[in-house]
Amino acid sequence: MNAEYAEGLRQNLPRAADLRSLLNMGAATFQPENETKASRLFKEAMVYPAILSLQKREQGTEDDAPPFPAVRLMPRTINKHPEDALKQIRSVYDDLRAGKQVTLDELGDATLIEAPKHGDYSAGRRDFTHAGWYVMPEAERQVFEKLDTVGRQVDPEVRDAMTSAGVPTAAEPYRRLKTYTATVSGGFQGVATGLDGVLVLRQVGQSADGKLLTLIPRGGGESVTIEKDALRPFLFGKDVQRWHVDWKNWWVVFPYMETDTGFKLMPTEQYREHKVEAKGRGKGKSKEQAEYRRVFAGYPEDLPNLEKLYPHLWAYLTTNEKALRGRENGRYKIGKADEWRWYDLARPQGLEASAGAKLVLQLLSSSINAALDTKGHFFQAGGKGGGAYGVSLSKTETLDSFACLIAGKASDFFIKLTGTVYSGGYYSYSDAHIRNLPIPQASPEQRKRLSELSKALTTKTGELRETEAKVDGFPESANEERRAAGKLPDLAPLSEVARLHNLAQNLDGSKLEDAGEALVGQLPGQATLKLGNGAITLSKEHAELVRAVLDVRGKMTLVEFSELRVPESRREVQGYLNSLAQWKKRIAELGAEIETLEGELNDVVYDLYDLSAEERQVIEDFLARY
DNA sequence: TCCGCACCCGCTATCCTGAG
DNA sequence: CTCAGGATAGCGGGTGCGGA
Repeated sequence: MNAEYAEGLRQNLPRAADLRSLLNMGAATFQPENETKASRLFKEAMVYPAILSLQKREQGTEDDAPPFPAVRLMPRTINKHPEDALKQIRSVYDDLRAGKQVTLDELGDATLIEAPKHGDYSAGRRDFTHAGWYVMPEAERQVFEKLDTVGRQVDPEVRDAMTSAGVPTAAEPYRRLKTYTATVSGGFQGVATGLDGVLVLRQVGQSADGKLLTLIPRGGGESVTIEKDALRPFLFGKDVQRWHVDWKNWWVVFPYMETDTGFKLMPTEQYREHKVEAKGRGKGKSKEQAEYRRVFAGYPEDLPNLEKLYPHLWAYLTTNEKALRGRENGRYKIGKADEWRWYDLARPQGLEASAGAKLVLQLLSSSINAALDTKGHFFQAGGKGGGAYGVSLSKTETLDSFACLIAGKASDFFIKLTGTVYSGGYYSYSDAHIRNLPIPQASPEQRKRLSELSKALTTKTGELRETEAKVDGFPESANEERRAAGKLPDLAPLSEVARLHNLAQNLDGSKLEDAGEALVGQLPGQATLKLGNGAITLSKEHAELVRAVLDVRGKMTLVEFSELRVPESRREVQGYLNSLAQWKKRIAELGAEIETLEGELNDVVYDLYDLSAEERQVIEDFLARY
């Protein structure tokens, strides 16, 4: 139980009732032998399923609540009928109450929790915290405590800085992530447009000078032209990978001007002098007495209007004016208070933080996917499917070392113990779950090493993704490479260099086999490949290429397959196959290098928390299961 | 006013199944 | 082997509301 909104429930339940048992089902699903698909116990409940058994407390009962059994299921598919699993859990409850040793094997972990005494949490303080009720075995508890102890310390450096700057300290600067961020909390949400179909677009081309982009709106329709300066690159959650931002040419409309005090909405001719009723002082007065303020007051007089600076964007916006004014239940319709900002993003949040150097995290993921972003990508967050979150630091020079701290296994352990798991074993890496990450003190040497590691991991992962894309795009990627070098050989569609007999409409590469014996009509130096009931006859070199393509792609349609453009010359084909082999070799090398770097990263971070070899093993074992 | 949380709705790619 | 149609998982879109 760790959702923010359940805090009151957690506070009051132990006062009103004795806790009998707690089953944290997490994201476990059930698939008995005779079922073809896994299902959740509560089909409609995507999140937070837990079964809490309580007994109403008699009036006047003393503080003598007994300890109670708690079970934590792994976020996995359990090969049992839910009833059988529950039966097993009930027997484990009995064993725990009887003080026996228990094991749940593939179901998860079981533990006996000391019950809180009602009125205060003195008896169960370890388990019943402000942030949540945490169910964990003793070994994990000790490691967790060690990490959390760091977060309960105050950072004297930050406190001194705050005092000398005269900042009123509402809260002590504990060594937690939120202390070191430039935003109010730990992570920050990105913008919400209110209408992605219009305000988010995919680039399909650009002008010669690169100042105008050709784009297709996310909602579909004809392509449009918009000034590049009036757009910002846009990410979706799945584009944020570990150490890599895989931006897919998406842009978001950005009608803002940068000023000393941050980004401001650009004015338009129509609303430049527009006035709205001032809130606060004028409230409750009659229409005549009400006070008004100019919405674009304080803007420099020589600041051009939006339509003048970005005529292409303006044309696009006015085409969609009706839809844009209708966003958020007509909040921008003429006559409403917000009518003057109908072309604004519905939630222009965190603009400065998004534009600057930051970390981006995939919001919903089975382990931490964090990447450094210095290119000012904007992103969206929210919804159960994911999105991205940003972390912007007060000291941007520490971004590299924070990236390692956040991406390390120690953080994942902390987040998974205190956070929320969704169906499919996806954990939430939203602000609520990362802002309290303990941030240990690091020496300048350690910080330098972490910084080097994050830079190396970013570079290597970038190269890995690039090389993987080449392999996935073979043979077009090889064509592309040779075209760039000015050495493009003569190409022909595969249907011309090979004879295709009786192939199915959809090809399954995994079913490819050698025909073995030469077929009737086959020439010397040729090979025949069998695929289902069909066959492909071609040169031995081209056969190798076909084998490689089908191996990489797995499944493809007959049309795609026969239209693949490949070199006519056998010697060139051999060159293509050599390129592919080199790329694959490089992928293996990079994978190994990244693994080594990740290992070192974890070691440095474990050192910062002063964890012993056994304690590190506890974390590794936990992460292998959860 | 800005920021953050949580919720509910909906689209679509993919899997699965069974008939033709 | 093909293909239509249903089911499901995956992924967002959009927004009410409350606190700082």
